Amino acid sequence: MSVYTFKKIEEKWQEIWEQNDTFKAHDFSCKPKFYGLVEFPYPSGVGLHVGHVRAYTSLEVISRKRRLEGYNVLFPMGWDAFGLPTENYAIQTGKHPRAVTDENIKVFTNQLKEIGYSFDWDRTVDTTDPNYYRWTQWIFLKLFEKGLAFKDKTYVNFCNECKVVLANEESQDGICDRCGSEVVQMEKDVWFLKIRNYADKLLEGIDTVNFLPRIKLEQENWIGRSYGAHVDFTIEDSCEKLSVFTTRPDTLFGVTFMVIAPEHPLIESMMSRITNLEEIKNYQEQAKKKTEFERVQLAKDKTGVQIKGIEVVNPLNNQKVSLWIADYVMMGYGTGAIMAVPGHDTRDWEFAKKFDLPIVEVIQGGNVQEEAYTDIENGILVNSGLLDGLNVSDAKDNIMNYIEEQKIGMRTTNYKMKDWAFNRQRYWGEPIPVVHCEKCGIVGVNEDELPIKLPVVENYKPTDNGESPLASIDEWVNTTCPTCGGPAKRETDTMPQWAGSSWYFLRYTDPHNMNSFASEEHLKYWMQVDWYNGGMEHVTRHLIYSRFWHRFLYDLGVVHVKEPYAKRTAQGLILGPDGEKMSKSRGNVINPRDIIKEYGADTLRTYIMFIGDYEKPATWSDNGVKGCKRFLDRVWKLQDMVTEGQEYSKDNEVLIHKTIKKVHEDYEVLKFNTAIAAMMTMLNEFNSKGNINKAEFKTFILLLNPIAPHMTEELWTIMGFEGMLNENSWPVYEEAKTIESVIEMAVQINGKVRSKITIPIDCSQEEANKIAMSDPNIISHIDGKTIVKEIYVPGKIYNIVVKR
RNA sequence: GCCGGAGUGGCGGAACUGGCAGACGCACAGGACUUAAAAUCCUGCGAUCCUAAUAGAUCGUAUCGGUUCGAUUCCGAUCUUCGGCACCA
Repeated sequence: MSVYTFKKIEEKWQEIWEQNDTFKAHDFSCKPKFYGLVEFPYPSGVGLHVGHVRAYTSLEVISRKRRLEGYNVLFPMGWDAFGLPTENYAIQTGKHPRAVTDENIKVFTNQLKEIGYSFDWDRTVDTTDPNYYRWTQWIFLKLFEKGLAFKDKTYVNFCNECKVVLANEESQDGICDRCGSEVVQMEKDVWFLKIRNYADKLLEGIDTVNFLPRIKLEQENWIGRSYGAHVDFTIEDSCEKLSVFTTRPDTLFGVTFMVIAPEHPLIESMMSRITNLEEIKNYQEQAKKKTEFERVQLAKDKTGVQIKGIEVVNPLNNQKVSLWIADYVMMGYGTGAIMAVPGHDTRDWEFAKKFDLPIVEVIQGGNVQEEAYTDIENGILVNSGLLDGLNVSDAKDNIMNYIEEQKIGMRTTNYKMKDWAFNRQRYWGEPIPVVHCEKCGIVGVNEDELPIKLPVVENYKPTDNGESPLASIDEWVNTTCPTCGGPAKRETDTMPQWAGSSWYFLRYTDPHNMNSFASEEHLKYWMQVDWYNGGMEHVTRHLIYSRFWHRFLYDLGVVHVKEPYAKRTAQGLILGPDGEKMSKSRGNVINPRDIIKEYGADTLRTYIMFIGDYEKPATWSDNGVKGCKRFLDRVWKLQDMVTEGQEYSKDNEVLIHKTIKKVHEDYEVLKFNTAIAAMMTMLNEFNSKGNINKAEFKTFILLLNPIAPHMTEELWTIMGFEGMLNENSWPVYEEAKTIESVIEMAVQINGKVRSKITIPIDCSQEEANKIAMSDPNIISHIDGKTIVKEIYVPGKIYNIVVKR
């Protein structure tokens, strides 16, 4: 009896696979292609964690299965290596970020290889490689040429700790996503990408692909499209207009005041007419000082100030209403101004109550003095002139036609999603490839100048004023304008971390191309990504950003499909043994290396796939790992029981076909836990029957191979099966042979199981009845009662309904 | 507040399309092997009642109610919990 020496076996097969190029993807092979993609990691100093293993093993299993099924598989890996942690670490230790990155990549590579992943290592990409970021910059230039990249002065979220401007989605709750410190508002000239221009395309695209429903939903909510109207209110004694966005134009007759955001330009332009300017300025100051967190989270209590000296006219009924400034209206959404309908909007209602403003009912159904009546289904319009008597949806339609006829407004679509703040004021990122010329303004560099390389410098510490450290490197900054040849300065902002990851999946198709980001032939052969797996946390950022870039490239005509990913799934988090999120400070981090050392990579892989529902969070259990090791030990021992046999034995036939079916189907829907359970059941059956032949064992190890590849390859060799396991094909089942010919059926009396009978699968009701009626327990339950009804579902249940 | 998901043994979790709830694993208990322990193997393992034991009975999938011959599964209400969004006009 041989011993399962996992370490030796794993090293042996990893070497064989590498030497044989076993997992190389073949461009233009005539086999059907499968492109499986997992999110490339940020190679941090702490190395791989078990979360990575869960994220990668799913498509690893699918990829290995696909190869056995005869596919030409592209399953690549790479490094999303620009970013702050590396840079911060470099600053701390005095090492160059390049050196730190290279070291980390080495560590990650070794760790991933130790697990035995079947990546094609010849296609690795590194976002910090100039040959890679050259094309990141190229795509940026295209965006810039098409007017989709622009620089604008706005208030931005600035993190004092990281010294960077944060995108909206990186500073939720007013807290820096990266370091957890508070975010302050700073006025800065920053780069934006007009992702809003793609909002509709991103929404439409999502219906053409197979994303998990919750992923789809989150993206839809994030984009937040809403249909409504712009309505122009006039300002009394002025030719200026105050434009508002509303989704409820049907309530126009209920407007009793107007509110603008503290930053609204109207204050500036109407300054001379405002009689309480000082009060307004004070309020603006206060609003500015508030962090986003205070403004949104704490101050649910409405504040505001009336702008005296200005009145606004409702274009529908010519009524004059007061104008207010309040921070519950955001400059960043719609027009930064609203028409307040306190009768039918909760926020406006609260504001009206607080400042004692009139509340008018225009939709019947509630009591607007008590609370805002926001129902849009049953209400009937009142006090609304031409709309009286209509229901809400008819009223909406009517009034929108009316305001468009009268040219006082128009139908409009609005989005919650903001343009993408696309910049970092740090060293370790892709330089934005434009120059600032006094004569020509902002000019993109010539394509043949790419890549604009990061200068090799000693000092790349961030500055406090939000300027990039690149700004102080004169010899790098000073250049000439590509248009006029005059003196110009380079842009010193770098790109955010999300840039490189927005197109990496395209580079994998043709990673060494020096003439384009990937050749047309390669793209046509490999794209779309057939299956993309990654974390839920990337749904509203990476996933949206990369879809945006890809769609842009499609519009440019350089990629041929609209959507990059045909299918997207997501794994659940792995929690520490204490049920809490793993973190250094909690000391509950499980290092995959330790598991590999003690139990082997195959056990690690098996356990992580067995731990629970793939899409839900799972708590780590050391005992669970041991259980999986035991399972593999028992599989290993099975070899001693194997007898000759070219075909499945009659005894095991149904079991095998049933298990093939179960495993085959469960792998495809990421139900690895039940697939493994089915294999455990099969193993238990073999053991209790005490017999398994070669044909059966062959099938068994083929099924297990995607999960535990090293051990199964070794067993294949030991058994003397032909060639190597990876050169063989996936087992098939026959549907007819997955069904037992004799089954045990429950017999119920009034829906309660009273007995079980053993009958042939195609047993008729009469025969079943005969057998059931000879059962003493059934007889005793029927005794003295009349049978009212009998339900017989062949193969499932036999229920007898009785009455006294 | 809004939008989604989830509540099943001591634990992780299974259960087709409404058809035997608890597969599989862990933990635990008993036994075998051992000088002993570990490892391994075998047996048991939702609760309560009844029985010498077998057999059997009642309850049981967050709570309450409904539909049905039959409900973890469908419907209504409630509670808890996790995730996302959040003064989005």
